[in-house]
Amino acid sequence: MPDVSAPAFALRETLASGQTFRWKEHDGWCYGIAGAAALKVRQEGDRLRYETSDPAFTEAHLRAYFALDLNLEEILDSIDRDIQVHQAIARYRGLRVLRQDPWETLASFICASFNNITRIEGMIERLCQAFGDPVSLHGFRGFGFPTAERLASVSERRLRALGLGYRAPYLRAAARLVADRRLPLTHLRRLGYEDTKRALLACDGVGDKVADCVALFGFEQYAAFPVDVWMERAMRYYFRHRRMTRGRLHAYAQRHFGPYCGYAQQYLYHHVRHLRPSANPRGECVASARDGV
DNA sequence: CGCCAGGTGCTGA
DNA sequence: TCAGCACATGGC
Repeated sequence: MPDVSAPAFALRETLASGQTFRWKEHDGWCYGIAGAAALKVRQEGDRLRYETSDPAFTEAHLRAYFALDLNLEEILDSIDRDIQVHQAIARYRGLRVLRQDPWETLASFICASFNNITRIEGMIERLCQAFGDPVSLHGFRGFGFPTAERLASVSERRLRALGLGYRAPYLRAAARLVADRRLPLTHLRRLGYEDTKRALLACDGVGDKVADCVALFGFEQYAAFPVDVWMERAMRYYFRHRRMTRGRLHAYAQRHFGPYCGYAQQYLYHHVRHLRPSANPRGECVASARDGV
């Protein structure tokens, strides 16, 4: 079974940090699908052991998907600007921002708006079962993510039947934009953050937050800083008595954390979602002094 | 049951 | 520019 070097990587935190919705854990292994390749991955110390159903999926692809080529220590040093993010880094060091397929990321985060993660996972799973190509690896059976061309040909009614609700027409319209190249995702790879985001905003149902998620998780745009309700809670730490709008939080974060603020966002998001739920139903008590560092 | 969820688009000041 | 509102659905 092949393995790759992955020093100080946090596989399970990475896959459970809300940036990807299709990985499952079973018997100590993580099962997922990247492109047409079913993957079975597990971390053993500083190595990542894996198997794949697709011979064309190489070690280089695995390293790219998990962004193992990026110098994480340098990135974390650059965003380690205050006690709150310092604590998040201390707890979840090794969490990385994945490099996911742009179309899958766009479609997934259109589904993610005003929604909860459990239901997002269900919606995407049903989409893949209905319109994706089957893949299997040993006992694991799954489906590739449906292409834009395939989803462009599906009726809104069918998407609603999968539980997508009012997002159904948004997804269908985005699939059409991508399928007939009015939104050329391949071309966007060569653009910077602002241009990438502007292009994504052309999709109905894609606003600032979703565009930032797609730029960050699908286009390696680490200057993106998605602000959802959880990030509003985390950002209260910096805006104690100031009026907050998502636009202000976004601008502040870019100044405060710099060009890798997207990484800061991912650590803070994961962190605030794991604060003591009983004592802290809305995750409001962030970085209190006695939490230690 | 009510509240909430990785928000967005539209409307009216 | 910004607040207020509707929007589908299901987990908890």
